[in-house]
Amino acid sequence: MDKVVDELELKKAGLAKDVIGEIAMSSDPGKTIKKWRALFRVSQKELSKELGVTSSVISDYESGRRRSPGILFLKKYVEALMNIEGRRGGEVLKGFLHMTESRSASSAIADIREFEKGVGLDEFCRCIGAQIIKSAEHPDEDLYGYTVIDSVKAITELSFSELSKLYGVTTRRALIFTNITTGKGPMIAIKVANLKPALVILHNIPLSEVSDVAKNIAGIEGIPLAICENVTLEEMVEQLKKLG
Amino acid sequence: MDKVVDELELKKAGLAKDVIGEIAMSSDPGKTIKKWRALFRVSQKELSKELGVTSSVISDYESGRRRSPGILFLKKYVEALMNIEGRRGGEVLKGFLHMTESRSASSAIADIREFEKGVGLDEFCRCIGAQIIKSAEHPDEDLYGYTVIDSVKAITELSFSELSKLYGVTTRRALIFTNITTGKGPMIAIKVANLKPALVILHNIPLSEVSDVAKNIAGIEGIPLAICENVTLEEMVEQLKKLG
DNA sequence: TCCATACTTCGATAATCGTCTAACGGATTT
DNA sequence: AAATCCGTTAGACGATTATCGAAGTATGGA
Repeated sequence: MDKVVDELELKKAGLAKDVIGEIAMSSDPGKTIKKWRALFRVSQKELSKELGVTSSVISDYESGRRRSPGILFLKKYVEALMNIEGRRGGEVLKGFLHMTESRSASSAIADIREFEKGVGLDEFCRCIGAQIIKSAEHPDEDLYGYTVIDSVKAITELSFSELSKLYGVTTRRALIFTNITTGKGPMIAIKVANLKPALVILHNIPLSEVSDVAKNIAGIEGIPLAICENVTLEEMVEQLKKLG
Repeated sequence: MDKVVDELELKKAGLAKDVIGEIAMSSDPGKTIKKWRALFRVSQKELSKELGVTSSVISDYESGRRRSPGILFLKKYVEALMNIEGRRGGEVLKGFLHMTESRSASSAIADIREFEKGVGLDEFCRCIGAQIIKSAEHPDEDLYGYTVIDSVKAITELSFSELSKLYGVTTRRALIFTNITTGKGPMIAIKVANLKPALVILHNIPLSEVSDVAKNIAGIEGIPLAICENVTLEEMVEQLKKLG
């Protein structure tokens, strides 16, 4: 139950991101603000009541008299639209959220997240108890996200061009491969797809089993490599939530 | 050549949307602003020079002393980051833009766009010379975008769940089907996928050829239906650019 | 015509922004 | 150690902008 609510909230936040981004980059932000209010079929008065401001505030933003609404206002604005419409049955909201279903990652991606602030490479490894076996060229550069990949599913399900989905927003991230035997496959995939992650972690493999080919690729490409033993996938994902 | 530049600018604008949306919805906008500057490896000083403000302005936003940056500032902020880094070779920028390649629509979608403001149903039809053959329940409600679909490719390439990709941001849009014979296929697809577009246009088909099944589905589902004759796909796409 | 609803305009006041100045902490140099 | 540089942060002040509230227009019923 909790999880369903969380997913819904995540989707709503995702929609809000898109809306605010569109407003910000619009050539006429006021018109775009108005557009979204109209799409949710909410009146200025109803909205202003929900926001705790006068309706003239809404009007001023929509007319362009106030040219640069702050992000705190916009956040409240979009959330108020979704809340009002949601209370009335949420038909419009459902229409938007329905689309995001198909956006969900391929099942080969077990987890993917962006950090709000940079996380040090050492801090990242410490968090999940990973041990670095091939160190970085620039150990001081921060990470800004991670992707956990089931390497078997990735091979069977992802097309070559789809490999770039492993990169979320930024390439300065850790790629964590699970369900591996020697780590050779994932490192070859990284090489042929010309990916340059900031860190590669091989999950649940003893040091003695790590393929020499994997180590060599890491060395040549200058990609730091680490292994993470004696931690289940679930535990690791849980730990990673604490970062960033 | 022009087209390449346009596509690049579109991608950059898309990235800017994502960045601004992430900043706006972040629990700590200052940290997120800082994160993006760090990702582009630009100093406060360099950035402030590009923006024509003092570096303390940047500092204030990042520290959170100024809690709600306006969209005009954020737009300039993100564009400045991309410009500075782009001038230095744009390695980071290329990394981000590379990912957006795979986001491009399936080849079944010939064109897709969102309007910045609502467009009346009649205005839309007039723009491309379409003739309404099944009128709307609510003719006064505006459209907020359109999708042009090659119906043959849609059937061969799109999976059932992917049909929702036809809907861009909003469902209050026109779906324009090209490469059709009677319009029966597209309307059945709409019915089984439970889509409710605000308008369906059948491209390049005479009224006498329109299938009765198509008309009936439109009637039962309450979807306005129109046909668009004697206009090439290219001309239509060109005309549609003038809207919204 | 009157009334209700939805939205717009605009002046007075409160809040925020942008600049300048000064200071801080960490590196590097002397 | 002291001096210096660099990127960043904090205080104070005038300039700008946001908010409210009241009065206005526009539209569409009873």
